[in-house]
Amino acid sequence: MPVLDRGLLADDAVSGARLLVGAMLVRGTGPNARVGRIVEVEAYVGREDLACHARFGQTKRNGVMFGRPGVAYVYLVYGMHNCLNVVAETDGKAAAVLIRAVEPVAGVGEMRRARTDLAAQRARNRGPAAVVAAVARIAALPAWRLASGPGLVCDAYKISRDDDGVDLCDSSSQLRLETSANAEQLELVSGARIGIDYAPEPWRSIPWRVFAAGHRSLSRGGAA
DNA sequence: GCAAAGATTTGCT
DNA sequence: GCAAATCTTTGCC
Repeated sequence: MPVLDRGLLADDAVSGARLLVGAMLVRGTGPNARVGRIVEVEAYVGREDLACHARFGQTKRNGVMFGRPGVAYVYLVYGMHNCLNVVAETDGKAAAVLIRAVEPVAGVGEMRRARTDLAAQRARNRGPAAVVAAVARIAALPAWRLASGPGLVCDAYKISRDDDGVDLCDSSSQLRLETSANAEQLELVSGARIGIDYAPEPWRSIPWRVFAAGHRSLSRGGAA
């Protein structure tokens, strides 16, 4: 499938968010390519949005968010998990769409391997038994739960700060967005964003989270 | 310079 | 259901 049209992300981030649900997140090419359908996202819109990383202006971390749309903004949260965003709106405006959940479509083995590697690495401090338990836990997961959370998407696709600034609308990028033939089959619903209790109203409750109604691959807490 | 908190996930009580 | 893990960025002295 062709890469997503950058122009679809250039206007406002909430519209961009609605267009991203149903689109495909792809890493690599050929038989080992990882492909998944995006089923849950959140829009973060500019300096005025007091839940957005841009609320303190441009910094070293969020720099790409101020640049051209269609570029990846990847940051580390809680010291351990990466989160992938798609930059939206035009140059100079700081907006992005957080990819919260993906339904794996192809490359499931690669995703599970990546999840297993990272889970084993994290459990290493707690001893060999913990590593075995962590590996077994990932092995028991159904494919549709392999990327059902913002940190898990990055784990499954091995996305890290190294991917910050990658152009997701370039067909030559290893990590990119592609269109989907039947995206319109999803029933879109919106709700308040998750994990932003630090933000004051109205930002805390504004329904800028967009997701596929009733989808089994939604993030934890993402069903409502 | 230092203290605090975070767009999360996991494991244990 | 709650707290730990873990480290970068931000905010204040």
